[in-house]
Amino acid sequence: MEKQLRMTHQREVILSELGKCHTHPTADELYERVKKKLPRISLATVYRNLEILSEAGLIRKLEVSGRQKRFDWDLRQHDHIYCVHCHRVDNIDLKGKKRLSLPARESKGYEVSGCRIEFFGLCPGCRKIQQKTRKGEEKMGCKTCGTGLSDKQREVLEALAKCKDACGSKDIAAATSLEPKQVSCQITALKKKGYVASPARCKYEITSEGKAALS
Amino acid sequence: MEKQLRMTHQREVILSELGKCHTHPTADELYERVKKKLPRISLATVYRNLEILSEAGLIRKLEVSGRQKRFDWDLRQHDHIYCVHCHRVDNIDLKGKKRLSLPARESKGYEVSGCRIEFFGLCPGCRKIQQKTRKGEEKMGCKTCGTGLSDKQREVLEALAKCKDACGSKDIAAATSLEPKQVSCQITALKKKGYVASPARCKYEITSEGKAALS
DNA sequence: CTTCTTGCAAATCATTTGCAGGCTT
DNA sequence: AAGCCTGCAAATGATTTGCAAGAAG
Repeated sequence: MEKQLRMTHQREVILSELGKCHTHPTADELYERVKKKLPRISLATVYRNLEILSEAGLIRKLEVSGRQKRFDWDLRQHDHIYCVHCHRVDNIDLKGKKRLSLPARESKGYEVSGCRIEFFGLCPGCRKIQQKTRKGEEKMGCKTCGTGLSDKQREVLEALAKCKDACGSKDIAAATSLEPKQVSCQITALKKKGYVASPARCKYEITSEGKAALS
Repeated sequence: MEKQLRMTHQREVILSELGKCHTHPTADELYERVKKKLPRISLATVYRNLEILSEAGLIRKLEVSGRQKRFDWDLRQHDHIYCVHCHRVDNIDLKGKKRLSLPARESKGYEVSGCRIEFFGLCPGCRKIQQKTRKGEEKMGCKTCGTGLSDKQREVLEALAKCKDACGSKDIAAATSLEPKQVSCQITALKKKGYVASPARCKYEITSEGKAALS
């Protein structure tokens, strides 16, 4: 039933190269390294062996952000930090903190077998690059996510703040530089954020949160 | 500079269908739902709009386990639980617990912008299935991962325990039912676990951890 | 001579892109 | 007309698979 694994030369080299990497390489990063020792090896062999070795428990296949899977020689339970710019992955040690656990009543009926924790942000290298390119530009930060406001959203919201009663998108368009059609997308975003309410079909008014967001 | 978004019919339907889902659908799950309302829509349009809407901050693209990306109408910060069997994703509320933070000195030079927490395990549906298929079978549990021992590993380790001095894989093979080549793979696994040491090339001996693991 | 592996090529899966035509200002 | 959007088909990137041949027991 259980399949007999052979420690072939290819397998040994893949394993030892992975052991030397502290970078959680993707399959083809590892392939490039292994190819230097075994020029005739094929990418498929690398994929196949990474799969087999991780199933045998000799290495670990990581579920991390990004499109490619990554592999880790270190079997111990540990966490990662991911660079959203260059996709590099480093280890993170949460020494002091105790790991989260999930009591059964909060687990939605799941049988929980573990927890992945992944921080993300910009790695040291990418921070430097960003600092250069941002020089002189306005500070980034997402204008549409979370509680922030884009310029157009702010314009719409300000127009609404001036209305006594709920008004339609045409009224808003008239009070701003925007077309009615263009307004509707902004309204949708503002409604999601809770800054705008719709007391009646096609009628909109600013909420108290909306007023707070303007100031 | 900033592109003008229009709230087209397709876009509205995609958004509203996503709002009705509490299942964090993949692009093509959503495509299947949307197609019922707009039979002529194409998968590319769904992908394009999910990308655009998430960039505009109206929805959220999730980085979760599994090969396909998933999308979430709920913009609030929250965590997920992932079924390793059917790939379903549910929300998890970590109410009591305060979220982890990462002090700069532990962040490996990264500029940290956030943290993803993902529990994983078996969802209620898959638990039932597993219980059925496991009935009568031996308890699962990974034999090669972590600190556990497979039958072959145990056999090798027991053979080593009986040796006074370090011995080669041929000696081990002779003392067990295994061939020398087959032994080498088990040795590699045992070395990784710290149960076996190699005081000289091709010579192996059991460690104190190895002895502990046998009992 | 059976079992496990390999390299190569072709297939697959999720996602993205080019393009010609469409709809709205 | 200008700008954004669509459907379709073809391209892409990551990974997997079929297969004939090779190596090992």
